[in-house]
Amino acid sequence: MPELKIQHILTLAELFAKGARYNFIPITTSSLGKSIRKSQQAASKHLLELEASGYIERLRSGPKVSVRITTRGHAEISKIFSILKVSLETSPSYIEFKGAIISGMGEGAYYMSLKGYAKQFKAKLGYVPFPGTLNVKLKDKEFIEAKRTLDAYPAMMINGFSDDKRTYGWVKCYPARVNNLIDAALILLERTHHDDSVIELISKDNIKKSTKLSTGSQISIRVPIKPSP
Amino acid sequence: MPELKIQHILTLAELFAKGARYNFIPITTSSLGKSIRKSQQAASKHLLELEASGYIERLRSGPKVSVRITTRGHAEISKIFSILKVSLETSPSYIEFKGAIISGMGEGAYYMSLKGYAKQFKAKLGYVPFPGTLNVKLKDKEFIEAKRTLDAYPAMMINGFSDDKRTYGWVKCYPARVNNLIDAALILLERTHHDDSVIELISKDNIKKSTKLSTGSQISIRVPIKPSP
DNA sequence: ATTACTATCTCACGAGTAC
DNA sequence: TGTACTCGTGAGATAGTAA
Repeated sequence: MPELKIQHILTLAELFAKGARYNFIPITTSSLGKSIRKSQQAASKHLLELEASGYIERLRSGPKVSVRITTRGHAEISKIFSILKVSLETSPSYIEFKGAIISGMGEGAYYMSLKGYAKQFKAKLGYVPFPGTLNVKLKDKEFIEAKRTLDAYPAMMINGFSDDKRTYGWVKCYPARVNNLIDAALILLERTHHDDSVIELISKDNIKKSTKLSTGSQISIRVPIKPSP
Repeated sequence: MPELKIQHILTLAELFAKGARYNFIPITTSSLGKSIRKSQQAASKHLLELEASGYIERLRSGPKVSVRITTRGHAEISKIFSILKVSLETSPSYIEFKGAIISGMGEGAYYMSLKGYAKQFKAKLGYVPFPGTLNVKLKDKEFIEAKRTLDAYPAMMINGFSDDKRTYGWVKCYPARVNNLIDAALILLERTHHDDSVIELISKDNIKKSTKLSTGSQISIRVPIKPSP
């Protein structure tokens, strides 16, 4: 009982598409070859091998040949199909960051509680964040790369503003979950004093308190991603 | 822009299953090799080629290597997936017979209107069939083969019986549609005077009349099949 | 026109091994 | 441990051609 050869998948799928599951469908090796973008000879060989393995049956009526897929053939391609289905469907659709909490509640807290930001947070996030950002030092290179990737995804924009002293940059806001437990928002700032390896989080309440974590603790942050069509 | 090689499908699916769509996942070529039932070298080559084609990205952090699937990689495997999906889902699930109406309303009519049969038809089909069977001479070898295939599928059984003169065989009954228009039933008899190339149909009303067809007309009969799990 | 043989070529894979 | 090179083998594809 040989397994379905990987290169026969498209051939079998093509026969399926032509309706050959329950009925004998007339087909020539050259037309089949064109459909699978291979030569007539390759199509011929595919049919011979699929027949030898019991995945299809053929019937000659004089010059014409008809093909039908067997139950075994159906089972084999269904198997491949569900492997792909499971792979694609169970794939988590979030970007995850891992790192350690670092101190730095001071400065971020000041900016985030400015009226110009707070008003927008209330309007767009639905709450005024706890006055203070949670800063996380990313653990590995791949999380820094993930941050760049995230930057390319559409975000909720908090606009910059200015008072008579200075101007304040925009803030990109991504809904996130801390330790798969606490709802928060990962924020990317137009102007930050941190380097690439630090991310900042805001939340309704004090994250350190609600997670009972402190400076140095390892945490996970997940930002959900809508899978593209 | 090279197309995804067919033998890379399972490798890419495996990476997907490991969650490598949005996050860099640490992986070794030997473990990947085991997962795809190929050698470490083959896995290494797959990754190199997938990377060269822009379907995955790799990141080295010292000795460790992490892999992430790109949007392009996602698109490619989705393409393959939908080809299979469409092939499997649009596949019609009926066995079709084509042939010409032949005369022979006499004998079948007699048997089918016997009380022993008629009572069961009423109970199991919901109606007493028009007294007379429609006989169809199958056009090609594949339809005769299809008849054998149909015989292997479960059917509604009309039991045989006997009176004081003789015994009458069982009848297997398959719901069918004539010319995708009229509901009928294809019947397989334990004892028939026809050869393999003829099928018989019964219906509530006179099929010839309701289809406005006559002896010699080509017709199509479709018997729906439940796709196996 | 078909299908499928033989010969040839390419390339996928695995063994061995360098790093 | 890792990855990825070279090289040999054989499977898969095509060209040419027979039936």
